[in-house]
Amino acid sequence: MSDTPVSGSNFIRTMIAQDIENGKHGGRVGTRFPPEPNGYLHVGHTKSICLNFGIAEQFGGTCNLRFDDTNPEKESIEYINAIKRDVEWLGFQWNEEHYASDYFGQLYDYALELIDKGLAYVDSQSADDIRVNRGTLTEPGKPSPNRERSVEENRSLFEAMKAGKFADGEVVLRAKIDMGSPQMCMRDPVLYRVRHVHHHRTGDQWCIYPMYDFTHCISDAIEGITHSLCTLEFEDNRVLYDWILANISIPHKSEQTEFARLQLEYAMTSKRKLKTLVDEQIVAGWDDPRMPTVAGMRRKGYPPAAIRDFCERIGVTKKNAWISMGQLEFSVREALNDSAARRMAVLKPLKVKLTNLGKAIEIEQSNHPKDPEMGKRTLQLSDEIYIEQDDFALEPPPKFKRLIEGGEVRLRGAYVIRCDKVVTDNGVPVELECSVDLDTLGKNPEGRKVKGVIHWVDAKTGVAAEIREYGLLFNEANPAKVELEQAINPASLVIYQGFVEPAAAMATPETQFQFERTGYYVADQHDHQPEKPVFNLTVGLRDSFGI
RNA sequence: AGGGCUGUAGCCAAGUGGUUAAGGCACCGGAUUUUGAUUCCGGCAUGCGUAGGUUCGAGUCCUACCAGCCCUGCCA
Repeated sequence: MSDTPVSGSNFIRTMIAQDIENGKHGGRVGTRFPPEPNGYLHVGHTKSICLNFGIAEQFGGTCNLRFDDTNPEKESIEYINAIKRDVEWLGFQWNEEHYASDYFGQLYDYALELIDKGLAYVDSQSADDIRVNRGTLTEPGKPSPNRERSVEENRSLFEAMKAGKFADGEVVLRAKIDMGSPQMCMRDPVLYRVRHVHHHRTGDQWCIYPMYDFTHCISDAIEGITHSLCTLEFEDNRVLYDWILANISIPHKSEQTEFARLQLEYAMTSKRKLKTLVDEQIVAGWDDPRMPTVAGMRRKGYPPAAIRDFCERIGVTKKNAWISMGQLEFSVREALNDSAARRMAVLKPLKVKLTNLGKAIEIEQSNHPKDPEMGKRTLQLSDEIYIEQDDFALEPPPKFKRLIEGGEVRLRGAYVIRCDKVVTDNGVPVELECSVDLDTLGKNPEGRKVKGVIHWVDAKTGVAAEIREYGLLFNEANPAKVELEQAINPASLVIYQGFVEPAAAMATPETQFQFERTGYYVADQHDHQPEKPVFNLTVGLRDSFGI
């Protein structure tokens, strides 16, 4: 693995390459993506998904999908299904599908083993007392009065917990480690709590549920995970992860390595807050195109390849970094520039009469300027068309090279036209009369240069379309810093009633196009129909003029 | 008696004691263009949080300081 591509090099890949070279874990690599099914996947998760699946792929290993479903109060089957759909859509196939809840039996047995070794005890303190006695960051904790219970007593108490003899919160199982540890997670962490709730997979079989710290490391070890990759906030927990695996009789010892989570400007990567946006109907659902969820990005038209490319480009480090939205948009544009067929659409129509065209004509137009394999389609040009309001100006700004009164402009793929007359209503242009230079189809006019090229839609064959322009959902680069209501951009959705050419209208949902000179758009996953087209803005074209 | 981490350009990021500190995004020039897009060419750190030290040689090693993030859920 010495010829690892430089572009994808990061400290984790370097470490794994070394581990393989040293024959660690028998030279095998096993990773896992371990979401909790309590919400939809968001951009932040895509970094972890690409890392875990990418590493397995790169090193000839495997990557499991494992649902960390130890807190039934917040989890549901809806989220499980959504997560699976999103991972597959991103282009990854997991090796094995697991649920932490599948391990509840083994987890219980390992808890018993810790009890038998005198390394765990049942604590009958209240939650408040446990908190107070844990101490603070600068003061050590105080031992629980139940800390020295006998093995036998702990065993029967824990069995009673499992048997439902205790009410929620009445007792917990705690590891017996060190109440004076400077690391808070080592001050006798809770391993099991009592919750008389229905679990989406295990039903009413259990009324005790294991905590993350106890569950995660053991689940990793059971699955033979070699490299357990997680985000920085678990750095402190690593010492506990190692402690648990060292003190139970499990043969495999997984190793945890932490990396910085993705922080994307103008996005929100808190599942709890995203859920609030959905619950309070600030957005139309988890897959609202403004949501930084995988489902939202999909509906907005971001190709999975673009998201993977983005994750590759931003790198993996231990530094808390903020990535600009422009970085993601670059990857989206780059993917779509190659893959999206070109079409024409007018968002803010201005009617233009072509006074000397005569009979409608048909024009062949290639679907992509650089890729002939994408073929051509036929456009009709008749004596009435729509152009973009912004492509005509009564009083043009400097360097304006579109249409002005008495000026000329090229209709994309068609003729050069001259604006002869402007019909205005209260000073705003409502219709143009233009004459066509019939000697300019496929060639430049004689004796003069026409710089501007504008897009158009034929009024006779064009299809009225709803075009949704989704902007930033938040007006704060770090929306988590302020109250949710304050962070919301009230103008995050602008809807245009425009026209698209027939070859755009007839597309199936989720088809991506570049509407020339405007941006990349996608036929809406849910609402698009050929007779009632609905397109969502994916991302605008780079614009160095910026009107 | 606090502990765990992180600082390389506007934003990411490579760099593992040895030419002149990779690359990408953004930005700025210029060429091509029937998309003000794309593409192409060029520019963009005398300096690596700061200050000392070790060394023939330091972004890399040492010391001290500064700044930021995380940890006191029966959440993950």
